[in-house]
Amino acid sequence: MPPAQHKVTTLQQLADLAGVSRATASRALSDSTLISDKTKSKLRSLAQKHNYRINERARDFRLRRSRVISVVFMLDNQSQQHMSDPFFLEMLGGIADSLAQHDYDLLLAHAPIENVEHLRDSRVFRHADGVIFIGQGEQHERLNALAAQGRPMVIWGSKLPDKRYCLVGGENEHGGYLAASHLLKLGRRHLAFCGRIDIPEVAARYRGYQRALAEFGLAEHADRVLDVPFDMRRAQAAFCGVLERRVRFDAAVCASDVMALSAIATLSEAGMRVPEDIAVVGYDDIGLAAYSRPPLTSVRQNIRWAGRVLVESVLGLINGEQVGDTSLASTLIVRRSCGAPPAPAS
Amino acid sequence: MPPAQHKVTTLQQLADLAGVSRATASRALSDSTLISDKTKSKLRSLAQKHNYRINERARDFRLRRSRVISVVFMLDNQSQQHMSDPFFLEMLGGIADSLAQHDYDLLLAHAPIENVEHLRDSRVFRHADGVIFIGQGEQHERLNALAAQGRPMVIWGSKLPDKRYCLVGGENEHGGYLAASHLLKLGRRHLAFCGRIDIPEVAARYRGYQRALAEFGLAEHADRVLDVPFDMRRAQAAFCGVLERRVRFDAAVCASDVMALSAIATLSEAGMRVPEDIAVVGYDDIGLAAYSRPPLTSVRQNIRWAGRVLVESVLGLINGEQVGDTSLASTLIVRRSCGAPPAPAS
DNA sequence: GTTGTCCTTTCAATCGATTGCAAACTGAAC
DNA sequence: GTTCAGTTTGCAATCGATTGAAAGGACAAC
Repeated sequence: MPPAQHKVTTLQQLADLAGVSRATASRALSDSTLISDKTKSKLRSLAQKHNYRINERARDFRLRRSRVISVVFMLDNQSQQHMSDPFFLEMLGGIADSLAQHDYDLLLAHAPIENVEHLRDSRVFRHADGVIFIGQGEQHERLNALAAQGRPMVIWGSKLPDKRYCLVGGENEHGGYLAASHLLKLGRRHLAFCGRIDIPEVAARYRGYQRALAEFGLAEHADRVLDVPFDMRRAQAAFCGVLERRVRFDAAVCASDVMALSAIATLSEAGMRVPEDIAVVGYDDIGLAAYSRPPLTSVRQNIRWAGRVLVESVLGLINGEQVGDTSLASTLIVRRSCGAPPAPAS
Repeated sequence: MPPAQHKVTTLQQLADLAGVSRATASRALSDSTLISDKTKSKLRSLAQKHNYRINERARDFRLRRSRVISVVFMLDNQSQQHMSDPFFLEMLGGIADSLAQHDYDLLLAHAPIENVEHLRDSRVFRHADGVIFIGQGEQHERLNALAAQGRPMVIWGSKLPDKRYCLVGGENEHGGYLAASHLLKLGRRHLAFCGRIDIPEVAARYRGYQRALAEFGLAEHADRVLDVPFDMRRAQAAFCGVLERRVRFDAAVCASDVMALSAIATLSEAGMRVPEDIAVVGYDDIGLAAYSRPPLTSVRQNIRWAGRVLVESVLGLINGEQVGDTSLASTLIVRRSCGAPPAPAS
């Protein structure tokens, strides 16, 4: 018997080949109990032989689903810039891997979001079964409103009092505390904080930072809080400003590694020694943190695991399950930028 | 008249509301010349009023397209690691922006690819109208085979003699030449090259590097070629190895900034001064390059523009146009890691 | 009143699957 | 040979749109 002259592309063709109806073919391939084993194996081997692959888009259309999850990065309006933060890429990779394991596709939404509500009717929602937001930005209320409409969505961020969406986040308060108290334990007394407090995650880190200061009986110092979004250039500008104003500080806690690296460069450029004059701690422990000069001390979050939890949460919501919030541990990775002793030779 | 009790979600409902057939409604909304202006405006205002949005997935299904482009990162088998290279994120951002402008979605395929041919029947192809590959990896022949099957696909990479796919790439040979000749002009004579020559783009950079050496009448030195994939850890190991073997070199051209930053850290750790003892040049000019200590000299490619060209090329192929290859300029950004004088105060 | 032309609208098939319900078949018991 | 229960398969509607071909309507010319 010659192989099929024309490629078998539809279920109907396969059914004709087997001498059964389309319905039977459909059920056989999806292993329905309605179909006898004999028929099932006949159809399966035919499918194999003719290299038939089901048209998933047609099936998804019929089943009114897409098997697509959108991932939205909440960039602040001005700087799309910080999209280049390696943190995002690690997060994206973790999410992509987990989605692939569940046979879902990842749709990347990267346009800067002025107003999340515009998303409601956008492709981001229409083409996807669920949405993962990375960061809350300053759109907490709007996220609440979106979630209220019942769309499956999960947010990576920090817990806010009146939130009504499903949240996955790091222990930001604890992380901030770890960073600051480490510096304090090393004898630093004039800490600065760099990050935009309007962003909930950063706010939480700042609260941890404050708690550490309080434990050491230190007052905070408005001068030493640098309101900077996640952006290298603006971190640089902020540190230049602080130096110009001759604000006294001997250590800095930064809300991201990218800002910390920028800070280290800026401070060195200005003649400061890091960590001798000014110690710096970052956040995220991106790959490059270990390879900066000096190696960057940082608060690590398990980003790949975070990606997995985000995915499983949103899929849970899609399946109508009750899904609670998740908090992922943060740990301090001590390297020399904060004045720690050099690591033992590796 | 009360607003519609039930939300208008299908074209049929809208047509009923207007008292016309579904066909007329479809044509009216797509501005067909077959429909009178009166009918068009009636339907348009009704659609507006009831907030009807066409179901794009149904339309795409009917039209047998998806308006999705897959982006595949050609990671090498062992290290998914280097997915965290900021270069990728910038590329991804550029592609995402361009696709959004053309009303296409971006599907991210990130699983490591052992064999590109496995992709043929995978969701990467089935769910997308076209594919953009970032890097050729070591799969040139297989990419050729895929392209031969007539799928719209574009590769970011380097031109190979027998390639039959559509290619967009940087001037890698020229970039390698720029990097090496700059170091040579500064008086360095013992250059090393760090990168995996099996990767076509790196090979081209290496050819440029060789050409520069030749122009200065210098022989290449097998000892000083470090075969390292895009990976920080392995770059570190390679430089440690070279130092241990006491290979003499006073400058290094690296195939990526991430590797260069890793090299600088490793060399400093070993007591070398950068750039005094060993000058380093990177590739890509990632954001962090300017903020390393010392600031990293690098070869810049306009990644965002590259993203745009990739998108327009693949969309061109989808529309059946003839699409040629594109080459994007490379320029050297001189900073202090190669021993250049400090930049004027900014 | 016909006929013909032109402009507009509708009919119905189609894309490739899933699934409730009805129909057909099988085999055993009476 | 019926009848009935249980198993297997088929019919046809459905998801929400597009589009070629045919039909309908308006109007002018004869």
